[in-house]
Amino acid sequence: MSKLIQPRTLKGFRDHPPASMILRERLIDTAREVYRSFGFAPIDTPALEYTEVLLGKGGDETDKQMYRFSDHGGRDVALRFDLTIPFARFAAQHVPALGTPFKRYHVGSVWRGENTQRGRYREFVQCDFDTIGTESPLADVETLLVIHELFQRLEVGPFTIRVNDRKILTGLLQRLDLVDQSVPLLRALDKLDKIGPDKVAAEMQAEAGVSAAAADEVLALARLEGSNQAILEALPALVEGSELGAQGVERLRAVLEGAVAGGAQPSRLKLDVAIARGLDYYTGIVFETTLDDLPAIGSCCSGGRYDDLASLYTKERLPGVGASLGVDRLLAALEELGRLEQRSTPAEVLLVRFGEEHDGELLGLAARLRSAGLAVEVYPEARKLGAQLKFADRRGHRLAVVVGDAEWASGTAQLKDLASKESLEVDQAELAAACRARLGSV
RNA sequence: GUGGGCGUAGCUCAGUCGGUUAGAGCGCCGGUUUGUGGCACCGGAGGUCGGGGGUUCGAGACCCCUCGCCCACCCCA
Repeated sequence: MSKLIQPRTLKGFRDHPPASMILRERLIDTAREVYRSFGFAPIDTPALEYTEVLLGKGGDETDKQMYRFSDHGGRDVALRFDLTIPFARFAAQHVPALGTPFKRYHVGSVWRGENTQRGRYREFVQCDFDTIGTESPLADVETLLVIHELFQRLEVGPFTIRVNDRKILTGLLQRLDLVDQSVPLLRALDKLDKIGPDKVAAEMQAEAGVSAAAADEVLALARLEGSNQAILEALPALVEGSELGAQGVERLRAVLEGAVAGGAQPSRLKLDVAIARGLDYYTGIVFETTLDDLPAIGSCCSGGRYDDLASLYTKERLPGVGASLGVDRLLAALEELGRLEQRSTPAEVLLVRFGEEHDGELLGLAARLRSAGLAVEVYPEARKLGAQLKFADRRGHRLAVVVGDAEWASGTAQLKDLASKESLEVDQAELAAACRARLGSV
């Protein structure tokens, strides 16, 4: 006898049983509905790309984290580590035919060879949406509205979209003549509410080589407090003399006001000047969305504006703005918060089976329920009724339909509500409507 | 990639200074109840103690390596 292969999965790669997958699909379905309702159109791209297409735009870190290898033809290839870079390539190839502005959404797995942690995996699903070919603030506003609507619809509890504009940071650095050190400075600033201002200042001096006084000036941002409005009023002084900085402040003001006018709850939008974001391609507005009850797990939906994303692939300028929903991280957060109702079957209704005599009629009944829009499973064996009801309950079916000799004779069915234990006798002709009423009332 | 913590039944975990056939609760299967589930009672299945090597008369326990999970750094969804 040959030795068994140990069933196992790679670190950071996970299986998804039904109870998990049903939730994932529901979340993704909601994202699709919201994106589509704003006019974003679906696209897909290959998981595998030429390495040269993926390299270079995200910075050294992402390059290191890429799954990269030679294919059978000796080509240097890699698995995508996000959906934005492949979209830039896609846009360079197809936008001439598609026209701009172009709005797309894209649901797919991405891969990063980094260490795993709670809410961090090596394979995870993102739901991206982006608008390219326009610099209109309306596109920025819409991006915020989509996130707002999405998190509202997902019923994740209280959340906060933290918003900033990179131009403000750049403007400040211009005024202080520190533009050359912007990458390490912003990286340090981004850690503000994690490690505190003292450590940020220390890191700025160590990593960016700036003076204590300069670090303190950058941290003047962090001392801004109060309402979005109050911060907006204080910002111009900090970026004085920088055209870019002034633009950033005005843009941010317009976008925040626009989002509120567009229906976003003001309390959900928080101007946070410490948000910088690591991916080097952001040039304008940036944002991160966290759950108020579990901010530590990190951002579940982030993005921003980039004004030259496709420049590696085309001479045509393609500015854009978009964001990415991290499905796996959001689910990890919701699970930890115990906010998920798990169910292991998509079928609301289970039809009990007593024996083979009435199989034809039983299947016919199931077919009628399905054509009425219900998801129906027929139990395949003739086990004891109690066992079948127990099965239905454990599996998560909400209704059981019991039809035995007596019911077949009278053309009726017994409809059981598994949760309330109530049971009622209905005409088979009325069964679908009765199921609907029952399910709708829950 | 760096540093720390942890891996015992499907799940949550006991397991004393190293000592004989490795335990509990929950879950699962069966029965009490061959057309009425969640409760109760009775019974049952299920463990290479993550894996490999070493120390020892003897290892779940001690040492080394390895794999995995968790936490921090880094970075990010």
